[in-house]
Amino acid sequence: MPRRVTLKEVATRSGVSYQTVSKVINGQVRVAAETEERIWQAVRELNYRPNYTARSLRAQRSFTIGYSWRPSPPEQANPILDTFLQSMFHAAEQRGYYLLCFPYHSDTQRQIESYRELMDTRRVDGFVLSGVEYNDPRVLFLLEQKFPFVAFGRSNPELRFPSIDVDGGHGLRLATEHLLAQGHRRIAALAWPEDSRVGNNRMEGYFTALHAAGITPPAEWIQRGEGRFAFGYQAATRLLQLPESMRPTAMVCLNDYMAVGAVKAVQDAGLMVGRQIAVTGFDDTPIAQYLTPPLTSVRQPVWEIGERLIALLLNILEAKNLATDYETILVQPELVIRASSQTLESGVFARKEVMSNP
Amino acid sequence: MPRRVTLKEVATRSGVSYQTVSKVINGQVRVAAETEERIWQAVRELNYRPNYTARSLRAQRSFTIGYSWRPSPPEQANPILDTFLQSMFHAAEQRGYYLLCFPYHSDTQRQIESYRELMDTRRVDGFVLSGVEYNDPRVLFLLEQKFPFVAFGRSNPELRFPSIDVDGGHGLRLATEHLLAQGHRRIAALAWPEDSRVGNNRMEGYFTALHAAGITPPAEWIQRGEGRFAFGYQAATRLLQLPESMRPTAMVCLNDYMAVGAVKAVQDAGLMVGRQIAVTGFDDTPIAQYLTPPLTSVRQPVWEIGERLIALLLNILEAKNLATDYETILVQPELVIRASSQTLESGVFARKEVMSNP
DNA sequence: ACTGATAATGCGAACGTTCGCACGAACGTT
DNA sequence: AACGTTCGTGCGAACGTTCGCATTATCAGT
Repeated sequence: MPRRVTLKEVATRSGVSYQTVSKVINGQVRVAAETEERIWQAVRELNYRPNYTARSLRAQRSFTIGYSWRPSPPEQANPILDTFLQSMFHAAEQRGYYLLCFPYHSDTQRQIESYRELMDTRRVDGFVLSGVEYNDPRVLFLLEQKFPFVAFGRSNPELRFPSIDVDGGHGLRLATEHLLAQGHRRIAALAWPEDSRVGNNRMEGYFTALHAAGITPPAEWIQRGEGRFAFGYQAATRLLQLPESMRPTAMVCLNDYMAVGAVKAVQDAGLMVGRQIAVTGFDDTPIAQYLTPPLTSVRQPVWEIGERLIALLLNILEAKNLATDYETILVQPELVIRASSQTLESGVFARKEVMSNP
Repeated sequence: MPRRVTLKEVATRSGVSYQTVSKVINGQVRVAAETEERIWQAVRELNYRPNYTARSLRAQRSFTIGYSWRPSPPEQANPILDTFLQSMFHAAEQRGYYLLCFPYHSDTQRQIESYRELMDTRRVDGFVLSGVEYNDPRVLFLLEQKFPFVAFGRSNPELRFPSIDVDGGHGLRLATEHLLAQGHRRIAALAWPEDSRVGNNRMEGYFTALHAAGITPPAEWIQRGEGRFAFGYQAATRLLQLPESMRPTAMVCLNDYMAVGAVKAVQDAGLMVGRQIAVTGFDDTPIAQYLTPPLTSVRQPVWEIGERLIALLLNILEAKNLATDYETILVQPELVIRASSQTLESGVFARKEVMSNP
């Protein structure tokens, strides 16, 4: 363990008081050019860096941001985690901050306790939340405590806090419109339960697009369940058993896992995905492009979201932007079109393109 | 932002000096039962928690561990990241520590600078490294600086430091032996370049297993390249074009992405994976089980590794276990057998099982 | 009744910064 | 020549802990 260098040592070596060294380093005072040079030289020679702990004790700030997230089950990896984290780390580091990551606890009491601990011990200056739901206990707690935070995702409309969210409705609308353009008319949806805020936002785009095309989807087309492979498989199987007249020729799915399950079900039923039945996903899971056929999916601008969340939080912490109205900032996803959503009629099959957001 | 509660306020309220409160809270002194009760009551009423920054300034420790990792490219997610991080967060929190995560910089100078910054400002007490390679600059730097760290992965044999690694050789040996047991004799390998330490460890198992079966693989069977879908596809295509007499009937791959590429190439060549050609992967990427056919793969005990790394580092930091010999701790992976590695001869096709490590 | 141990609590200092104010010297102004 | 200004630097205090030692009160033993 290397020896620690303090202000006092730099001061001794350059022959001034340690307070003067501090001021020179922070550019808070003008001293004789010669003195300044001596100080900087001592700093260089000793390789001095201000002790972060002492600095934050004095400043009453930790220059640290807390972040915790719900882990994905092992058989269903979070496709955006790595990018999201790195984008935040970069944005934070550029402004002298770091992220303190802490474990997720499924028990609500225990979870709030984690946040409280980090707040009360002054270990972090603010939090980033993700996966926000209706009446999210973390949101309610932090609002009540008036502790700074930003969120990836919205909650109840009446809860006002700084947040950024993907316009999931727009994403699903792009997917649905794309299928309509391919000639599909009977388009089903594999969705989450109605208590899912994210799910409801996304479904709006489905309804909007169908409505604009003069189509009213019957209840049977809306399959709701857990967003996993198994549910996708079951739901698609049910859809394929509907009577000919209302059997869908396309399915939009609220995430890629359901889509992969649906693809499998279609194939097991002896049909060809992309020819007889079109399927779209959501998230653009990395491996989705390597499936057979490659999966059409909606991609979120994850890096941008991470960067902007951090910028938003730091602006609040540094009070450059204190009491603005906290509207949710919506960012637009893009549709990545691959073979799973082509049809015989369309002619294109192996073509691959990206339909950008407006 | 809630008001901060300090020792002094607790002291005022319970009528003793603040130093006494500190000692009582830390159990360092015995006081009259009645006084103690008054103090604890004040602590409860004010919801006092010791300021972490002040505590670490005094203790000259940050109770924080630094971790940074090389991000996976967006089209190729890291399958174990989420679990690995959560396992470390949990293990650390239980002992009063947290992880400070910082960005990865591909430029070596810049990267070392990140580590140096966190060390010299005393923001962290130690580091966790992952993805360690031969002559890893981080390892060399931290060893030279004598700064505490533990690593997931080995480096050069002569560099001694506390580390845990998966016995990748054992994993590949399990895969190869499994294929041999299915009746395969011509088994190719999709590997990384020879400067990959992890790759070389894994390949040892391949050679060991083949050698034990009296087989000497010709050079053509060993395909080396980047561990990605595209390379897997190309390499498998080349292998299938070998003359009949030496054309492999099975391929072990050093990761799942290459395996998925190989599967695709085999299918595009009009052959059936699991019937005419067997393929195995490595990492047990979540979506691997949903592929057609589901992929046989080698699974690492990620949670255990994360927990043990943190325990190892904290023991070193708390000097319970200072100067032991730093042997690399090897943990055993397991082979998850699915349909991609069955053959016609074997009869079993849809069976799914886990072959545990010894 | 005096000594010496033990128990209960207080006090000062220190960890390494940053910040506000004070102080002396040099200088120009009246 | 006396007086304000400006410049360059030093000093003391504070952030909230913990730690060692000092101090007082309590009590048993001679």
